[in-house]
Amino acid sequence: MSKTPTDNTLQAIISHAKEYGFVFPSSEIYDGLSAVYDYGPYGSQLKKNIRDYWWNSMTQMNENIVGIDAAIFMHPTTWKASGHVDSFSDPLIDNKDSKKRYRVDHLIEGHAEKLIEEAAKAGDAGDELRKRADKLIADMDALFANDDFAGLKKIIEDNKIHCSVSGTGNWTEIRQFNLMFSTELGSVAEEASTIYLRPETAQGIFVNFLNVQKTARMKIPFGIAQTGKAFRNEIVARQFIFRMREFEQMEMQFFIKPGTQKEWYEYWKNERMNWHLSLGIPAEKYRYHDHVKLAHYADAALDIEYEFPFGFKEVEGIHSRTDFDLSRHQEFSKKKMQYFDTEINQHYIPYVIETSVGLDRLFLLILSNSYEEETINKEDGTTDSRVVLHLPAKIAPNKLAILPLTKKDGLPELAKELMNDCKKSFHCFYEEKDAIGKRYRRQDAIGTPFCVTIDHQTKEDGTVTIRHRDSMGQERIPMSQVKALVLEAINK
RNA sequence: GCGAAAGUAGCUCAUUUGGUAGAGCACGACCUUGCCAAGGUCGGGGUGGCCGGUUCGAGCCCGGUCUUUCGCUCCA
Repeated sequence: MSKTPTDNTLQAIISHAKEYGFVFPSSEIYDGLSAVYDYGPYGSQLKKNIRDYWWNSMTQMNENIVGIDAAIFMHPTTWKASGHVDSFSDPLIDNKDSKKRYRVDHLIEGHAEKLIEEAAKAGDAGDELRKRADKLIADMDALFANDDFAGLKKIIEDNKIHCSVSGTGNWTEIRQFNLMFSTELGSVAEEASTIYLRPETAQGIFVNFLNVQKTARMKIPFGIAQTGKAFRNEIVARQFIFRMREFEQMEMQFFIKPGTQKEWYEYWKNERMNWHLSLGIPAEKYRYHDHVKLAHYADAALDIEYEFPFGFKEVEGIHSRTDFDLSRHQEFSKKKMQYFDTEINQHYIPYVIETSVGLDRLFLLILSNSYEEETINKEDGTTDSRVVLHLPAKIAPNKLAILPLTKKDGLPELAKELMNDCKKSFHCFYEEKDAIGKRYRRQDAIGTPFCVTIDHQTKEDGTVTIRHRDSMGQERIPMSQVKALVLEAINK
């Protein structure tokens, strides 16, 4: 079986990420752990730079957005209020013949809808069918409330609900997949002490809404930003670091006056896309995907999708969450989650627009977009190749490589002088081993935007050669101007 | 979770019917060199993913298992 080009691209990126210290399989000496990955020296730095760029674009560039860092552990009631305990654990059933998997509630509801359709055709005689459909739904809800899986399976069998693909009623047992990881707080494993690893970071923002609003003296509209780990026990976690069980989110919840959600939804939709484009990613690699079927908390939702080597996939979600979360926390905690608006002299529970990016997905996006196996036509007519990461200068792990042409004649001393000056301002890399061309290629492979070569002429007139990663072009500039040139490129 | 393919050195891969593993690149030392993956010498690195079976003998055959990729499914 031949591989498609896209297979090769993702494979090449995975190999490159491992070989150059960006991403390793977790616990690799023990054969790895499914869908868990570790970030290496350059990977962790790149990830941090992406996170910092996002954080600054939120909290530094907007006077009305502040940050928090909430704990991963939260009071168990948080997840009852958010709806995660109920809707994050869907019982599933498989058809043994077609191998298709269904959510049990979808399967039974689908059958009920079919009964109602038949009832409509049958006219007056359809009353019986309508009653059956209603009873079916009522029975299902009752069984769900008691977690009675055996009873649910009996419903499926009694009603002769069949798989739409195989047409058979040959079902497996119903199984529950709880997508939240749980553990015990305290040394005694009692029911009451069960807590969850957060499946999203957003709730840490909602429960702190009043703390933040009061202490930072925020006035609506304002936002709270947070980055941090979240955990989901995905049934299927795949495609490298795209879907992991432990992942990092960068979320900003923007609190607004009820009734203004449409305009703020549009505002953040554009704002966030512009942010992505500011990383130099071509616009045609992005698209919006509007949600038709909305989550329980949203009145509008869309994904920003990027064309990965394996197709268009979600990178960021923008949700109009209404006052669902704050209302639910008010209900469950019995604490008022209201804001007093001095402009209209009224209390209200704010509405929320959420922007939520997967940091690991963004990392993969940037790696995919930057990775190039380039063929170079040399002056003598022969061709050469290089692997280069066209990382934006502002997020590249190394900003500048300082390379003395030889390791003698006092060139290393001059190079280290420059190194000591520049490393206070940004990440530099120093190397005197191997031929200069080889050192250039190594820096290309990890995406270093600039290389500076110290040669014999430097000793005479204080100039150096600066080499640009993408064009491979070189120019001669005074050594004293190197730092300013790199800083300008980073801050652009 | 189902189906398909794969797993040999850090990376990319050889080893064609079973006979105790090689190359290129990478890595370390030294010599020569000095502006786009230079040359030479020497060296380190693999219980062939793991476990078991068949066999006098298994990287190769068989079973199981783990991991990865692809398709389906799932992704509030």
